[in-house]
Amino acid sequence: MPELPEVETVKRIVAPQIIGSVIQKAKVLNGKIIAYPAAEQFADRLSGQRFSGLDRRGKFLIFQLETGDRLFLHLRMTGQLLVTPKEFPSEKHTHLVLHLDNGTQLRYIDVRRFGRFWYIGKEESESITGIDKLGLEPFDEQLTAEYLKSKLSRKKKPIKEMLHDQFVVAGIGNIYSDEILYLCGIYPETKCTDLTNADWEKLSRIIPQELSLAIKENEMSAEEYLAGKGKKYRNMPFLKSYGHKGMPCPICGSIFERITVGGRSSCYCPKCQKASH
DNA sequence: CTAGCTTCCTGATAGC
DNA sequence: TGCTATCAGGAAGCTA
Repeated sequence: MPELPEVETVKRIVAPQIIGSVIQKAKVLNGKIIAYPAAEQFADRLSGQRFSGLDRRGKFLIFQLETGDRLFLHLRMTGQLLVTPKEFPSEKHTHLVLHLDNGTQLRYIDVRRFGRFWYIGKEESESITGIDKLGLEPFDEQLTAEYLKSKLSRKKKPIKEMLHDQFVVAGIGNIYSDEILYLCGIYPETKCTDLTNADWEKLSRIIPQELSLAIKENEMSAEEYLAGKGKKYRNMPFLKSYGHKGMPCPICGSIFERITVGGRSSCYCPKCQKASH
């Protein structure tokens, strides 16, 4: 559920609250969410480290540590990251707590436990995380119609599915693929081989436009974020198509329909997003 | 190489 | 009211 804009929101809210502080103690409450190394070493290696930065790549968060080591996190479906006061009530499904020297705690909460942490030492390869295989950031100037065509135009799969391919463009999930295709007027099941030059052009323009709009719409203070317990960083009201089955299209008034594409539910406007070819 | 299926998990909701 | 079935969907792993 957190896709690129939501991960960016988490980054922007958490970064100023943790950068410069030292992890006094790392408590792994559920080793399942630690992908690398083993949970015990993970906690040992984190203890005493100072945060020097926080970056995002695709849907990954990358905590930079002063020693050059890095902590990678992928929230997957239901991961939440909170900076809380010491005494803040503990959420169910809290799996990792980092006690910081500024008196706060960095907590990881994840109902479905799909999220994963990796601790990668300075001399170790980040390929353990798979992050090195990611495609372009949506805001990369190399993301052009030509780039998308070169990667996708020979694929027979529906464009909706390919927008989820993190090795082409990193950061798009089911919510924003619906939004992007709606704004482009492209029917989600359209095979990549059937897309026109105009379609690729629109996609290359709308992808960065929609994701940066979403980042803007998601903007909130650290207080608001904590009050919503990190769950409400996804501000649904600005979405135009995702989850709008049975509701009228804001452009033409037709009723949004729902189909399944590649195992993912997809909402689309039957008039604005005609099966074009 | 790819297509298609399953797995991981819990909670919300739909249907009976 | 209370039960069971289905759905939510990111990404990897598996088979054919």
